[in-house]
Amino acid sequence: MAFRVTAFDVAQRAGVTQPTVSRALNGSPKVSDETRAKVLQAAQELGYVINQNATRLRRGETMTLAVVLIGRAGESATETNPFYFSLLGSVAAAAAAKGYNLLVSFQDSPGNFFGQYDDARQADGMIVIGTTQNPEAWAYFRGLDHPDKAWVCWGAPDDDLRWVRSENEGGGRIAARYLIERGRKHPVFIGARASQQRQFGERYDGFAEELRMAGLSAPAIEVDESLSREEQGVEAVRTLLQSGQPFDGIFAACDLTALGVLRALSESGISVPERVSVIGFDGIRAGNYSSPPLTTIEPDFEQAGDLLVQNVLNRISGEPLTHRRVPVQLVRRGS
Amino acid sequence: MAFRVTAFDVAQRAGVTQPTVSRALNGSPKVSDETRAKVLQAAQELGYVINQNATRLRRGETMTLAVVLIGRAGESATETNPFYFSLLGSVAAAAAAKGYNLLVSFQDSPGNFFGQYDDARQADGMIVIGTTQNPEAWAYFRGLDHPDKAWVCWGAPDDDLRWVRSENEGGGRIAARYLIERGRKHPVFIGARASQQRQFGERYDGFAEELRMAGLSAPAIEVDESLSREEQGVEAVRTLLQSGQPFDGIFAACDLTALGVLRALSESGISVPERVSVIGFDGIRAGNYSSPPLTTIEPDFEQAGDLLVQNVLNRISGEPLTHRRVPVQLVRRGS
DNA sequence: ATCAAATTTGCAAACGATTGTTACAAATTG
DNA sequence: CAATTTGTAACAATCGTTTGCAAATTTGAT
Repeated sequence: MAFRVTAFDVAQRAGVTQPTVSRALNGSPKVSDETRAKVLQAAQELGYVINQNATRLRRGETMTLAVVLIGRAGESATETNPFYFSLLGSVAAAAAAKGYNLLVSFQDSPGNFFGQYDDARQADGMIVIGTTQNPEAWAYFRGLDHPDKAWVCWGAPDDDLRWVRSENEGGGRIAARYLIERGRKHPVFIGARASQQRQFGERYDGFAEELRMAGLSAPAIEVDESLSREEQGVEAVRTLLQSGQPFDGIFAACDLTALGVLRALSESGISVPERVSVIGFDGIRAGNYSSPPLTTIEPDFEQAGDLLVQNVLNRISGEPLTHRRVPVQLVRRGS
Repeated sequence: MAFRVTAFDVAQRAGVTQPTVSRALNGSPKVSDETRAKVLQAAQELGYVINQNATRLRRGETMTLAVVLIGRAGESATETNPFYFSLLGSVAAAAAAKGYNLLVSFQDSPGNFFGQYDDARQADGMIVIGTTQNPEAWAYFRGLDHPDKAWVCWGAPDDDLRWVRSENEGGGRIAARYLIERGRKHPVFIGARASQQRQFGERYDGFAEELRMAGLSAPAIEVDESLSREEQGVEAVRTLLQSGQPFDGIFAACDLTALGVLRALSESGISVPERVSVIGFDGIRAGNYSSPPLTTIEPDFEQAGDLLVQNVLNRISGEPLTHRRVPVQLVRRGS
């Protein structure tokens, strides 16, 4: 281990005491400019770097946020829906902007996250990114609604958790208008609307409402939650075709499902967008590369990161949660 | 702040001294079973959770690894090549298996990473995942070859850094055999082979060597590194078509480029895989959803994470680097 | 019963910072 | 010029652990 310079060493060289070094470096007003200059120079000369662990121990805060990605059971980190990685990237940017470090962890079951991060003083707060609808995973957090616990989540199945979400209902409306605008008369929703996935339900609600206003009905194909998102899309198209039900537009609850839909349609010889229009939700990168490229509703990732971080910081300081809806936008591509 | 239980509180309740609590909980052999049981129970009853910061301060180690994703300049975190997210996920899994925490950061310029993480005792070592070929970003690490500095990187443009990489040459050979096996007579390589991207060069070398053994030549289309990976593919196909050069197989240096190739071919009315076979490298998820789905060479992500973590841990303990090549595998899809 | 060798436990000193209180000098006031 | 205020830096305590060393206890052999 390399020789380590402490504040004490700096103090010696500057001819002051160690606490004065601390004050000088932290910009305390009760240290003269002259002394501060001496300290700064000594620190510079010795290559002093503060030991964050000492600061953290003393201050009782870590300037670190933990991000936990709760995957679907049995899903490896590499199989995670890429949407969540985009979210992670945004959170990282937002946290960095506020001077916070980010501790990340992938988990497929809840476990004692707080014991590990919050209680152990490894993080001041936690952002839970839930890619699962497994109620057990969330039950843990539901039991953790202690006012002192600073956490916020994305993807919670229920309203009684501290969530940040997309403007799902508005997104659903946009999707409906997109299909209407393209002259579709038989739009269908595909997704686990009635499942634990609260966000999907919201998307459907906005979608159905807007269609209703245009005098159209909004049938939904329920899917098996045990399948992967993509397979859900493939499966739903199969169901749709077998039912003989007419359809010329599809709004998929998420992009992965939409990609499955695209593939299934292609394999059934149904051309997109000629015979059927397809629109997804999430704005994942893979949507750029499908054939045809996937039209989708994309949340503002930057704001998503900001809101997640801002809200958890609010929890830490005891302030109420701020706005929690992330605006979405139509991304017109080829489907 | 909630009331916090310390080892001292546990000691009081168990009727022993605090250091004994520490010993009992850390599994020291010099504590009787009876005492240990008492301590364990008291800790349980009080809901004791150790304060990691105190441990870290005292021990001088953090049990934390920092992962820095160096993006292409101006690239936001959400625009990062998804391959690196898969890598991140694998690293997270490997680190967790070894009991290490992961501190992640996205950066688009080198900056003083070590001052921030290593020197400040926030991490014991660092894994640099470089998505950029910008020599300046890497120059920083080249200047940091101090024996005490524990870091390892993925994606380094040069051999003189502490890298872990895919078996690129072997992958290139596999790609060549794939095209040969499909009867292709005019295979072409597309990618920034001669640029700073060392890995691409290795892929080409293996590819060219294998083709040579089959009596075929291996022309390469150089691309403009300032373009996005996907645009590089689009651009290269354009160049290829304009040149009038015959081609019936394409090996793209990475999947994103391959997806660009696929799109460009599709837009030019050239059918894949009928007229041209395309194979990529990386195994990104988006390749599943392209049309046709992209055949590719996929590194073993799990091993990639393991090797990165293992090697940086070796650096920490002063041991030499272990094996640093990640095996790859052909993933046959539809292109 | 006696004593040396093992076991266990306690004591006290770190680890490297932050921060409330105190002490001193210089500056201000009457 | 004495009395009071202000600015600056020192002192000392503290955050919650780990760990070397000494002390106390138990064990086992004589």
